[in-house]
Amino acid sequence: MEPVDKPTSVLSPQERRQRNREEMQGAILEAARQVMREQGVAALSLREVARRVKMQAPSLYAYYPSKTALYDALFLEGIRTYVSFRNSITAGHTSFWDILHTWVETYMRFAQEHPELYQLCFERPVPGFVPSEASMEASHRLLAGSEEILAEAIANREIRLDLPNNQARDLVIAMMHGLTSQHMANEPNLPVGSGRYGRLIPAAVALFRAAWEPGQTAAQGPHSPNHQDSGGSAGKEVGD
Amino acid sequence: MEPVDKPTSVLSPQERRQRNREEMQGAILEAARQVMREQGVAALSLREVARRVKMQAPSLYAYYPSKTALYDALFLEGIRTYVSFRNSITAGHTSFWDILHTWVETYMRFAQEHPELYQLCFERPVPGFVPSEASMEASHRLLAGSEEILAEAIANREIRLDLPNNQARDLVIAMMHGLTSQHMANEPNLPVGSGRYGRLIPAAVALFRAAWEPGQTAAQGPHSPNHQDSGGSAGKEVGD
DNA sequence: TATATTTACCTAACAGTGTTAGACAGTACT
DNA sequence: AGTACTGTCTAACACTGTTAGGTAAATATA
Repeated sequence: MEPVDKPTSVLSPQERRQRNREEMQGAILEAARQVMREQGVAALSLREVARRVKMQAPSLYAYYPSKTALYDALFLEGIRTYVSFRNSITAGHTSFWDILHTWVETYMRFAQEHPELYQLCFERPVPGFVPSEASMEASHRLLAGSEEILAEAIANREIRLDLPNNQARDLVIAMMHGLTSQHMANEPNLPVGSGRYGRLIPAAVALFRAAWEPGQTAAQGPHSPNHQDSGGSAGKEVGD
Repeated sequence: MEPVDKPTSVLSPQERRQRNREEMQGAILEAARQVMREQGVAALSLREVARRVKMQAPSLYAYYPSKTALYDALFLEGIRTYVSFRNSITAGHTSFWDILHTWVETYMRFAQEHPELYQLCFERPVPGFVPSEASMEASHRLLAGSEEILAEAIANREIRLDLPNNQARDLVIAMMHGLTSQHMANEPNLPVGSGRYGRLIPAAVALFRAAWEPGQTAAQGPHSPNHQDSGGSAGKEVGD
């Protein structure tokens, strides 16, 4: 009465192998994130990771060829996670200032909910670690998206800049990162919106608004503002 | 006919000892800074330091009781060095905007000229390291000075803030740190004033100026949107 | 001056790290 | 059945911060 055919719905050996491999890789990544969260990003220990996935340390090398490679996989996971955070920014908002507010808030929330990924991706805590080409490319795609938000706002006449788009974007990024970095360094456990730096998001938005909202007469900097350099700022070119 | 008395101008044994001790401590600090600059702040190795001062590693423990203590001494040296940078800011400037410009520029220059001290003091690169009470106190005195600059500018009616002094100060710090942090992460070798983030200092100053200079009708924060100028065409109320 | 103490260094060792080499069982393919 | 491959292991190397204990010289004391 048993089915005579081998049920083809069950996985083939190769598929089983690949699935096991992926599960193991995932488990290693998860364990590594735990360790980083507990002991600090730069204090990640392969032997500790191995202990948690119930292996000996050298066995990890079957999945990641070096500690740097593991960091790189984590970097990529961080970028991907942040992208999913950032994709929810524009949803439901119409005003540029709403979006800017949410943008900064989301960045800080990402840092707070995934401090180990934030540090790995946006600070530089690991001495020897430099992300691979592939990972950097993912990171650059991220930047490109940021400029689009600004470009759209300009197209909608919501803001009027006295400097190139990419510079405006970098100014926003600097403020966003500065606030978040200080928040995480000083009061990493306080929720977004509270704490010495966490509460400054509205004030930061107001600052940009005062300078960029049309109808305001924007003051110039003390030194001649060079807003005609770096041609082709509105294009897709991002890093220089 | 030589002087019978031991010439008292030469150092006493105790003085000699103390001088040697201090010289040794200084040499260790200097070697440690070199190593940090070459290999990264978190990659500091006591054995490498010992090698450079021509000692065995355990001998360092006669001068600093632990690696953390060495980090702490370096932290203090960093704060002191930065203070001497910052004390030169106000010299020769009268306008608040000049001062603000120099302030940011000096912060970035400090980071560039002493990257190892900058990272140790203003980023958080060493997993287990927390500065001692005494060092933190020096660090706090630093902050207090920053607020004075703002308070003076307000007293002189040079700026008009729509938020408390300390919050304004933190906003400036966030921008300053954000710019510098990005500059150091991306183009640490480019001089201050150039590079993707390094050149944004005037733009950043202009941003604050547009918002805080009296005579400008500054937009208010999202919580009290009572900006009564320039019809609310695009500027919908930025609620939270 | 002779003795005792303190100082400044040393070597040896422990437990931890990332990483490589080589072995061995079990699975899969021919 | 025999061969190749996979996944995991142990042993080992060179490195790390740190502790314990020893030794020779410099200093202080009698």
